Amino acid sequence: MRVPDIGVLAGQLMRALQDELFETLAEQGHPDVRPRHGTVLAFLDGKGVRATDLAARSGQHKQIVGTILDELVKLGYVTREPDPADRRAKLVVPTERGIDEIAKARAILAAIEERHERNLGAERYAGFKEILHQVTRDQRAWRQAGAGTD
Amino acid sequence: MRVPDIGVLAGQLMRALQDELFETLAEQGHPDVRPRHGTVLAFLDGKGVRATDLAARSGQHKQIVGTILDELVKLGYVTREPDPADRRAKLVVPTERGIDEIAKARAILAAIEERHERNLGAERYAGFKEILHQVTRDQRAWRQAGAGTD
DNA sequence: GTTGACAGTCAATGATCGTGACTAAATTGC
DNA sequence: GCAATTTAGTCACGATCATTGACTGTCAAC
Repeated sequence: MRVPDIGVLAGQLMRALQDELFETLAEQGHPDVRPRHGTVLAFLDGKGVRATDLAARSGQHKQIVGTILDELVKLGYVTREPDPADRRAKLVVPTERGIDEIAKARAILAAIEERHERNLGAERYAGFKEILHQVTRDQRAWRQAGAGTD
Repeated sequence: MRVPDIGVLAGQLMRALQDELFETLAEQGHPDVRPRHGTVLAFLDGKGVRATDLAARSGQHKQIVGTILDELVKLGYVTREPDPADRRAKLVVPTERGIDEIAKARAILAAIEERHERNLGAERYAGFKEILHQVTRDQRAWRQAGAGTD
């Protein structure tokens, strides 16, 4: 078969990573988190983050983040605390369970990356990840760069 | 912000590539093809391919491929011809319009990759893509490799 | 205190994916 | 030939995910 293009590769890779992450997470006591939850949980910290920040960081619409947070609250992963600095806003704070999930998810991802490091050599993998980061940044900049030409 | 993990990067990259590809495609006369159509169109050839083959190659379930083909037929991108070798099967053959779409999509992707080549240097980009291919293959092999450990 | 901007929510729709059951044709074995 | 099994494709259903527009309450600037 012809070598797949970068888009197909990125899609297949993401899908395969998701499969391993959420299946392993389920085995480790978090069977009810789904991929979309991860896009929000990944950006939490102990101090609390505003929902709008989460939307901006994850690149999702704030409506989606809202429903994701509803589910996470229901599942006991986060709570919504009032923001003392702004009565409109609410701070999203992870619970014990949420903190556990975040830690486990990071550990699983780290283990996956370690596996690829072993397969490729630490140096090659580090170089790969750096370029992946850069290509992603460049590609995401496309819209700002040349999209006005419509 | 912390360096994103490989999963977040893969997802962001895929999404950004998709945005550019389908927006450009829309400008070039194909406003009604959506990402899921691409996963099937990418695997067509002039001689005709059976739907089951498309499902296997694209990694999608045959039911999904079926509905995608329904849409593509309706949009005038492919036709279903009877397979002379097997009366159960139907060969999916691209129309003129389908061939045009495939060519344009490949050209757009090639242009994107060329842009990244220019940014990174041809050699680094080639190395990157090769490793991306390998990592994707390894990651997709995870299920077969160690999934029985449940 | 009125105006405009922002945080978050409600509501509705469309797009996408996954599973099980089904029909028809090919293949195998007798 | 003819029954049993496999394979190609479809039908039907439900779950998940993303996009859009409108709305309430609060902040900030004047």
